[in-house]
Amino acid sequence: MPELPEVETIKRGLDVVLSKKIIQVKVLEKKSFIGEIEQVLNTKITQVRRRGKALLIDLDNGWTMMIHLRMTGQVIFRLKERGVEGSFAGGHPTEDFVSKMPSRHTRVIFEFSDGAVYFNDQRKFGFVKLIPTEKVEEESFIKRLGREPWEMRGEEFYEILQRKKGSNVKSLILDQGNVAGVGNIYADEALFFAEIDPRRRAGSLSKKEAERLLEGMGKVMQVSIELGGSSMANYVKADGSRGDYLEAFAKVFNRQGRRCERCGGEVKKIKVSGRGTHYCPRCQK
DNA sequence: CTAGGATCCTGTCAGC
DNA sequence: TGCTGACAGGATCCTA
Repeated sequence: MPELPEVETIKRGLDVVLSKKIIQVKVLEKKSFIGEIEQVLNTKITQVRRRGKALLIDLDNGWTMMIHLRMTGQVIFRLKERGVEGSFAGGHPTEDFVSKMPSRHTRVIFEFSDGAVYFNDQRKFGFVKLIPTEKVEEESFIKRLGREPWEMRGEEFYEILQRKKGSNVKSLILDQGNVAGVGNIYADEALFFAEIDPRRRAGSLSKKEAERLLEGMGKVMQVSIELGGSSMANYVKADGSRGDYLEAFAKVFNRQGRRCERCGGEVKKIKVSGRGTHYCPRCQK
């Protein structure tokens, strides 16, 4: 369920592994690791990048590890001897953020002399995939990625809406080939920001509405990045309780039955193209 | 080409 | 207490 802000938060958190040498790789679930262990073993991490929801970890031997978290992926870094202290975790928010590693959801482990990175994934939809660094742009998912909202002009987004005028606007912004990084939460939040009904045909949006929606996608994800996405940093609250990051962040997502902060109407939950969709029928037209 | 639905997998929760 | 079905912050493949 991690979206762009979660992946960006992981990217930033992984600064701690730059120039560390991977001295051991353990693949606990075969389908979670596409490549050969030898392509990673005894290499140093030179750079961590992000493209949409894909994390790219460059190694000093010409290979790049692409990590896609899909629905339930997590990246957890632990320093040896220090346990949860001095650690870092991002992705799908669960108790694994703070529990003993490896857990039953751990699929791949990368060990350093002083710690380890755990790739966890409850549902096994995510993966770690090895790609030659110079061929990253040719990888199928990366290749078809659209621009991130803040890299796109309003006119360009409006053209996409016109080109795919038959689809509903929510599915359109969820398609990574149109806009990179938006997932189910930020789609609902951006549509709320722009006061647009998620079921609207893409072709029915005015230029003004297109611009507002583009602005909304950028804003909600930017704010989330500033808050650290859903990561360990905001998972455990000061009093030890488990905080739901969405409680503080979301205006509509998971708020069905509650009052709309903008107009006082009731937030509803419906299905749009098979995805749970939250919106305020009173102010999203 | 588009749009919509099924599918991969595990876990949790509501309802009976 | 089971059991069952629905659903889950994603993307791809298949069908019409």
